[in-house]
Amino acid sequence: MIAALVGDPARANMLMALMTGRALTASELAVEAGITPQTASSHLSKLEAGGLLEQEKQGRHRYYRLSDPDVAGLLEGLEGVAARAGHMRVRTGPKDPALRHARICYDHLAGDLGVQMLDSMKKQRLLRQSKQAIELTVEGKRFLADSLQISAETLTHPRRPLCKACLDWSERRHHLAGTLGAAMMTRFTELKWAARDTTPGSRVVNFSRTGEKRFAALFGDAE
Amino acid sequence: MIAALVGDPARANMLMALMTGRALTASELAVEAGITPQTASSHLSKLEAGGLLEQEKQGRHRYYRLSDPDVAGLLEGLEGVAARAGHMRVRTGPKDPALRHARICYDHLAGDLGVQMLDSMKKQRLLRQSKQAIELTVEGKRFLADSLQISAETLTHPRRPLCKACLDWSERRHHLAGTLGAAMMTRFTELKWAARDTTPGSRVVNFSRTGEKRFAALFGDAE
DNA sequence: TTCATAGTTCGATGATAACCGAAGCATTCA
DNA sequence: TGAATGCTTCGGTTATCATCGAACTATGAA
Repeated sequence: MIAALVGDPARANMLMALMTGRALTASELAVEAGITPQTASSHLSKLEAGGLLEQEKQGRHRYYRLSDPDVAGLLEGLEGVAARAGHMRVRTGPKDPALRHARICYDHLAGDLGVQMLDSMKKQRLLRQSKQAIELTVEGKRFLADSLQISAETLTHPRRPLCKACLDWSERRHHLAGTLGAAMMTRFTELKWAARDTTPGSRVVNFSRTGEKRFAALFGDAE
Repeated sequence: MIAALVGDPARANMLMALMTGRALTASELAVEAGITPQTASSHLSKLEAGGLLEQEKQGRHRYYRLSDPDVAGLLEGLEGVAARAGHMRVRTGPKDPALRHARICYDHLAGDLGVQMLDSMKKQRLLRQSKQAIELTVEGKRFLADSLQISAETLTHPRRPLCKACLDWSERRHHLAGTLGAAMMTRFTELKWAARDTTPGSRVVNFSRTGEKRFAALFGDAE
């Protein structure tokens, strides 16, 4: 059973350490999980047999990575439900500072900057949040058109909402999802403000010097 | 830890029984899981404490249901990964015939009819599938415009693919997801061919008499 | 070769938790 | 009332499995 594999705390810690998308060696993972190499070895072979991990031998090292983006999605979903139920994990979120700062969550911006963006947009009255639902204000529409050349009208989708609050893995607060969240992220990359990290499987988003400046001008906390 | 809750076989069986969206009593769930009522009671309180289930008292019965559509989504995702890794579950898919026949998977059609539709569309060369990816052919575009008044051009989305193969929970074969899958499902409801079941939380899709006939005319296996 | 490092396998131990029988509440019906 | 049903709580038993020490294999370096 897959869920049972993820259920063990030691294994869960290993999987979380791999959520960065990077591959880690068996001993690194043992340290992450706080267990001896023997125990780690046993866990890793189980996870591999379960299809959650794949292995790459290199010299005397064995690198493990999540076998599939779907697995990462599953883990993030699991975290989401856990957080909502008040079951905060002991180790909350990624340690990699780059990943905490800005990363992709499905197709929109997450991490420190993602949370900051939603906060700022609410403060500027571009968005209005009531409980779960978020709606775009008239000022918000104008802002998007003027500052980012995004026309809100083109973002309607039969099922997917325009705006949605998505619980941030590292920050434990909401960031902006929905078609608008996705559209803004694509705009940032088009404008060359930001780019997804090139290492395959990585979810890190790197902002350029000027990109971060422009972003801060729009969504900086000193508003 | 949430995953550990789902990891236990007895609890997993209960959760799967609740995937229909209907609420079941504690003793019904005990039978589903093949355990005594005492044990079931213990499991159920754990699941409730974990936020996966919610309870409704009614007379001397206690009805349990999945607390959230997200939970159902999580379970379906878990099943998907398990199936891909060759870890077929003992109890595969729903027993409810209506649910096997046609249901909602996120926002598109799943179940017997969903699988049948994708098969037929490939047979008619409306879609071409190579491994994971599915693409719409020229004939496919014409077909959608002529028969369902769907313009493929309007369905482009920055991140979400037009067509995507989604592993069917009950059938263990692919059905059509992506923006096209979603658009077709909305069209079916608009045309009053089908409607989601009215009981809250249910994922069953009911086809009308004429709806099923029209559907079969387009995607029937006798082609 | 020899030594060191990375990782695995084996065996024993210990803790967790699933399980059920028995008894106890609570609700409904007669 | 009392009896029946649905469900929970309690206690004790049992099995599973995570854990680690020790010994073993494999790769790389001296």
